[in-house]
Amino acid sequence: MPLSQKATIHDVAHHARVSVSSVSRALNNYPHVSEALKTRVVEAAEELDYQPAFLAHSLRRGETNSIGFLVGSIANPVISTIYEAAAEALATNGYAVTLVSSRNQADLDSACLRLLASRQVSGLIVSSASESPEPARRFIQEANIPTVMLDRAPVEGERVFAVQSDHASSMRKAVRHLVANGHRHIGFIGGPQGFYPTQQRFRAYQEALAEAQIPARGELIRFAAFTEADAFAEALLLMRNRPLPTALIVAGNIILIGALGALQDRQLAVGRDIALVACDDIHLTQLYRPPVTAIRRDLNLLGKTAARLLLQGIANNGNRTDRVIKLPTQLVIRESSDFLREA
Amino acid sequence: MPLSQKATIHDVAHHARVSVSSVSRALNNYPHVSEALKTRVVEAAEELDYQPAFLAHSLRRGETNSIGFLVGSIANPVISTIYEAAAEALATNGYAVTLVSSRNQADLDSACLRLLASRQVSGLIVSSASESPEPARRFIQEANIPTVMLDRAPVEGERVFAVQSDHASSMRKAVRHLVANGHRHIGFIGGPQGFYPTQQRFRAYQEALAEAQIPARGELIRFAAFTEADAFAEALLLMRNRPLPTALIVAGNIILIGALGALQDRQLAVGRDIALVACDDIHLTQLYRPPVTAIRRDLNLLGKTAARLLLQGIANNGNRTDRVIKLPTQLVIRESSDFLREA
DNA sequence: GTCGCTCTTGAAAACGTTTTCAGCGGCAGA
DNA sequence: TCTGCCGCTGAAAACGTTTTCAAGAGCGAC
Repeated sequence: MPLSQKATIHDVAHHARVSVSSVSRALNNYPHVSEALKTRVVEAAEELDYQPAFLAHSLRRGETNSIGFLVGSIANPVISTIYEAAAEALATNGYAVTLVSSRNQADLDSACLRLLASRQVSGLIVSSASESPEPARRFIQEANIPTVMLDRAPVEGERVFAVQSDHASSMRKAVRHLVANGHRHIGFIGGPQGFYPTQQRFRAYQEALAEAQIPARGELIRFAAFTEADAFAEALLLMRNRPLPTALIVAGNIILIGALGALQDRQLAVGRDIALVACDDIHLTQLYRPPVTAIRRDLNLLGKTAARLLLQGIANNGNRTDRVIKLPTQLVIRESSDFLREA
Repeated sequence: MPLSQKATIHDVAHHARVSVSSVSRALNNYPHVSEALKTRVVEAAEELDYQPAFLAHSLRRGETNSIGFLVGSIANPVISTIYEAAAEALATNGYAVTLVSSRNQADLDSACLRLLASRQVSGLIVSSASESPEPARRFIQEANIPTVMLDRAPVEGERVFAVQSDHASSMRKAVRHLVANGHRHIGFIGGPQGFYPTQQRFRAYQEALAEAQIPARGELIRFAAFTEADAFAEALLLMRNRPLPTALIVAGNIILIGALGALQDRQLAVGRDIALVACDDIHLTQLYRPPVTAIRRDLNLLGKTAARLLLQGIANNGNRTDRVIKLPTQLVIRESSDFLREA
């Protein structure tokens, strides 16, 4: 009997000729409820197609069972893949997730967090990409909401956790790989300088260059905003310098797209004129001709781990085993870089 | 003075020495509130950093100001781009959106809708991709929640709207383009047969073939699930047939990825051995060598329009001007198909 | 002086749950 | 028989708002 108006717990109580409190107890499997009453209530609830009102339930319980997820841009395929994995894990645990995107705008993420907090979310997963993340970080510290920083700098706080990818180790491998193939002029295009993964990758790039005793050429290092157009422009600027770099590392999938466009524009043949290493192993890297060397990571695992950590953080208020988890990455060498530079 | 415990309206009332009802009226800009009282309340609220409790507010108001967004998979870059546009428009109107993905699982979307409805969302945007969408459609009809079907079959219902892309017209153009270049064996790989855009595209494909008086070869038509692996397999199967198709239309970005892999596997040179037309103009189509002819649409507009339609549907309970809006698409011809087939 | 109207404010009801408190009947132990 | 406990149930409080109802004050019109 599907009602047009939703049935409340009072209707069920009336229909089963018991009190509202008994209905609540019966449906929530509380102890001290007689079998007879329970079956009567369950039947009545079924007949009226009773669904507890979420708002009233949450208000009383003080718990929304929903998670706020803040991203820089969900249109980024890496982020959306991670999101899907995390959301699935959260959904199977009874949480719904409200997703908000700061659209990579520097000062918006703090407002987005405030919005999510005002929605009284039970937990937060933060993967925004602000250039200057300080206000957001402060807010997270003060809000006292269980939070997982996803591939971002950890934040001090009782209930704040972090899941990261080990960008550095694969980046060092990538540089060593290029050096071993005879490259000494290795360009680097990153995302914004304040962006955590870019920082990690850039530092590793510098360390590996130093380790190989290759003097860094500052003019071969550029940082782009999160748009293909900007990445394209920065790549063109980078290519103005002489001697030309013989290898290029692009730190991010948007950057890769812009850089590929620029290389095509300059008529530089990837895998022959210039070696290319990307930092996200998206479809493009595998389908491009020649296939592009890339740093791969298990995005599914990343999302699932973030969800698990957050759920733990929500449950065990204090028991913090791992505050920050670092997941492995691996360098997948393909034709774009797998050739010896002619001397 | 940021409190660790959140301030309630009672605290503000006490602090300003007025009643709770006055606080509510003052902060919500109700008429008949004296200036003196108003400023006193505003000051107190500011001092206590008072934020109205979302749950209580919504419970009383009977309005959550949140939108449920159901997708087949947010990892699909087309969907995530549409989502971002829609979510932005909704956010600027004060709505938060909770995103749930049915992960392209046939029977999950109905459950997802039920979940969203139980969260008492103010509106729904539905772009799931079930093979058999009937239960979900019935639910939407009965739920009486303002709903926008996004690039999906319209649903009868007082408060149900639809935004679509005009897949058919560009698909006809694509077939004519191929025919004009001398192709008579044109393969087609779509998504699942129950999937609305695939249906539209397939019908247009058939119509255009008939119009050119080209007999359809059923063995050149295949439908794949929403995975690259399946698209890859279907493409390989398609390529078993003799005579080989000289042109291939792939209806969807996941399909494109699988098909490109299969063509590479078979060592068929796109743009020479075989002409290729894709149905989503993603980065890959532009960066691939040769660039791939594709049907382009304004994803941003699609998302924005869906948001606008939904907001209208929520506001004017009855005034339904346009029930279904169809947005244009355009065929972008690139090297993958822009050559004459040798006779 | 009384009526009626408007402006302003507070008390209390309402939203739909969960949880606390209290009461009742039965039953074991003294 | 009385006391105390336990199992079960209902009444009512509570969650934090918004909205309704009522009432006091001020004031002009009769």
